[in-house]
Parts: sequence; C-alpha cells; structure tokens
Amino acid sequence: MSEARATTDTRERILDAAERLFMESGYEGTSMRMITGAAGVNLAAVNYHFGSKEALLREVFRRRLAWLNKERLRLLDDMEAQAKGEPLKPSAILEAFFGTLLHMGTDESLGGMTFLRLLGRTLTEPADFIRTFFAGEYAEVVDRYKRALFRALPDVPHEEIIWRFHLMLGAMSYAIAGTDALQVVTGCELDLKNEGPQAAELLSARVMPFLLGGLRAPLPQFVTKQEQQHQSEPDKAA
Amino acid sequence: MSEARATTDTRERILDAAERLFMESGYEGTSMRMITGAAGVNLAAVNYHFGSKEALLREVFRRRLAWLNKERLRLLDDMEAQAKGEPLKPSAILEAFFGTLLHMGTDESLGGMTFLRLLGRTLTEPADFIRTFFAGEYAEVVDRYKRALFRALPDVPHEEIIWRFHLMLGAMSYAIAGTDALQVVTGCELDLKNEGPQAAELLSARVMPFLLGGLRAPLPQFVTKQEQQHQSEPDKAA
DNA sequence: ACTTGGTTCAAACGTTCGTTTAAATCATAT
DNA sequence: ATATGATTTAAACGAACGTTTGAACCAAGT
Repeated sequence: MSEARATTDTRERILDAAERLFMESGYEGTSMRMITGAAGVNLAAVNYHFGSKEALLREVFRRRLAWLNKERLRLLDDMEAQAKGEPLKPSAILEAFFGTLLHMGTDESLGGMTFLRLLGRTLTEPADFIRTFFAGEYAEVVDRYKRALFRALPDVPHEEIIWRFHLMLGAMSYAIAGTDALQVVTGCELDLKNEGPQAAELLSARVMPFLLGGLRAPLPQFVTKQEQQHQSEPDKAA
Repeated sequence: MSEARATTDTRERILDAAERLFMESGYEGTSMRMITGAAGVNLAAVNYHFGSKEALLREVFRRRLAWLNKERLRLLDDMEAQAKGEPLKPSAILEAFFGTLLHMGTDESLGGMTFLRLLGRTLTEPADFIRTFFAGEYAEVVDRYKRALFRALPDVPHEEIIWRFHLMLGAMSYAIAGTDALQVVTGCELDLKNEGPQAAELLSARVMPFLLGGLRAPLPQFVTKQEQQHQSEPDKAA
C-alpha cells in the first residue's frame, strides 16, 4: 500500500526520458522502446505506470503546465489587485505571460530549455488527442489574459487582439522550438542551447521587443476605414 | 518510351493526396496506405514513381517551392534593379517575401491554403531528412533576402535582423499552420479555411502590420547601451 | 515464516508499417 | 498481329509498433 521509492524513481525517469525524446523526435517519431531504453526501465513500465503512450505524453505536459498555469494566473491576479481596477499595461501583460514561460527555461527543475522546446514543437502536432489536451490545459489562462488585453487596448477590436495574441504565440514558439529547425534556414547560429540558464534571458531581451512592436503596430486598413494612408512611413528600426 | 497519360495522372493524384494528408496528419502520422487509398491508386505506385516515402515528401514540396523560390527571387531582382543601388524599404522586402507566400494561398494551382498550411507545419517536423531538405531548398532565397534587409537597416546589428527574420517566419507559419491548432487555444474562430481565395488577402492585411511592427521595434537594451530608458512608453496600438 | 500488494521482468500478442516481387495489363511502334 | 517497354496489380516480405500476459521479485504487515 505504501509508496515504494523505486516507484517514483521509475515514473520520473520515464517522464524525463520521454520529455527529451518527444522534443527531439516528435510524438509519432518516438517509440516506447526508445523511451524505456533511454530511461533504463522495462518496456512494460510505461503501460503499467501511465496506461498508454498517449497518457504518458499528457503526463509529461501536465507536470510542467501545472506550475506554468498557476504562476501565470498568480502574476495576473497580483497585477490586477495592484492596479485597483485600472487596465494593465500591455507590456506588463506580455511580460507576465511570456516571461513566465521563459523563466522555465532557466530552471532545470521546471524542465529547462528541453521542455520549452518540446512545448513549442508540440503545439503544431496534428494528432487530435494532443490538440484536445492543449485546448483544455490552456483554456482558463488564455481566457484570462485575453480579457486583460481587451481592457488594456480598449480601442482595438477584440478580433484583432486575438489575432495578434495568436501571432505572438507563434513567434515565441518558433523562437524556442525552431532553434535548429530554422536556424539552418536562416543560416546563422542563434546560440541558444549552449547558453544554459542565460539562454532564456537572452531570448527574452530579443523577443519581447519584437512582440510588443507587433502588438502595437498600426491596425490593418480595412479595420480603421478612416486615415488609411501615411501610417507606415518611418521605415526604420529605432 | 513515350510518356503515357496515365503516368502523370497517377503521379499528380499521389502528390495531391499526399499534400493534403501530410498537412492533416503530419509525415509520421500518414501511412502509404492512407495516401494511395485517397489517391485511388495501387499501394506500390508511390515506390514505383517516387522511390520511397521520403522522396515523395520531397517531391510534394519541390513542385511548389520551385515556383515560390523563383517568384521571390524575381521580385527581389526587379526591386533592386528599380532601386538603382539604393537600399530597399523594409516593408517592400517583407511584402515580396511574405506576400508571395500568401499569394500561393489564393491560387489553387499553386497548392492553395492546403500547401500553405502544410509548409507551416512541416517547418517544425523534427525528422532529420526534412530539416536537411528545407535547408537546401531555402538557402539561396533566405540569403538574398537577409542581405537585402541588412542594407535596408544599416543601423541594426546583423544578428538582430536574423533574429527578427526568424521571429517573423515563426509568426507567419503559425498564422497559417496553426489555424485550428491554436485557434482552439485562443478560443476564437479565426475564420480562415472557409474563406477560399480571400483568406490569404485577409491574412495579409492582418499579419503584415504585425510583422512590420515587430521588425521595427526598439532594439533590446543590451544592444544599444546608451539611452536605454523612455523608449517603451506609448503603450497603445494606433 | 508466511501472506500480501505493488513493481519489474522476459516474452509474446496481433497489427501496421514501408518496401519488394513477379505476374498481369496497357499503350505504342513496327 | 505481335513484340516491347512502361505501368498497374495482388500478394507477400521482414521489421517495428503499442500493448498484454503471467511469472518472478521485493518490501512491507502479521
């Protein structure tokens, strides 16, 4: 009846191995034999402890997203309490949402860069059960942050805010996930995975200005019918 | 010896079916039997006409990327010829690079939205042969556009431009690929796949301002050591 | 000492995978 | 008509897949 020590050892060895292998080879590209081999446990251990390969993937994410979701909600709650009813600054909202994510990359006990890259890559996995799972895991947090952005940008149509939220998620995911997928396309070392804990801070410094710039960009012409010219003149980065 | 008509029929039926199925289920998640079944051809036809499943994927992309690469280079050549040695405007460069891509979404003979979404999703596939393939296919075009951006933004460090190029690619890929992956996360219909030809123009109007805003955002503080304050004040979209 | 319940183990399960084979079929040229 | 080379076909290949089984093992409680 009591929890034997070897039990949690085996479970966590499997979760760690699966986290790394799913990141490197994707869900379909990773076999149970690869996972149990890397974890140094018996092939049947995954089905015994988790039930199935699908359930294993869900647990890999659940143990990390539990912290991420809680922290994101806590930060938003704190900021809203301190603002006493006033709308938050968009930059503060983004800092809370994406900064929390990037912080996980600096802390090995939260999964480190391995989990960050896994998360970025898995968001595009086409398998139905994965999409369903993420929808459930993200629903509450995304809804809260969406509403905070609505209040922070009262003059911007909600649909436009959702689009830009979407685009920011995409840019951030690629910045993390595609580190070697697209750096070979861009043909330049983007020096991420060798930096260890500082990697996430470098990432943050590079990505956050980009996201804010995108979020605050002029609205598309068909949204603001008036004054549709002269708004994209200064063709220069600061 | 002569090219029988049925030959190109079978080849193209396979390519069309594979394009759609790879988009819906990913490379590993799509079996040869799914492809040949959907195409209405014999199971052995893929290996006969293309050699292997990997070679089929490469051909699926090659027939589309041939046009895309040529068009992107042609537009850049035209603009540079017209500029007579002057640097191009960043917005014109982005319009050529991403506008060409989005144009494919409006033209069914270029693959339409199916290919666009396939492209966006496949950039994150972890399989080695896919990454190698894309690196080769994209190398020339990315290098040319990278250099055009360097000239267009002479005050921005090259590394920063590459990063933002990377981020723009990510945002664009997600905007296209994630239409149902992340719209379920953001919890809102992003009305894309039901729009047909207009979808790409809607996408363009929404995404291009975001990309330009990101590209022209203030540089991160550790790059411009001087005047690191007061540059992120106007917390409002236009 | 013996039972008990949780855990590990080697082995096998049936299925599906990508690929190959050899015969059948088709279109064309002589 | 008949030979020829390209294409299609049904069937099978060995390998790898996720999962299941039943015995072995181990650390408790009595």
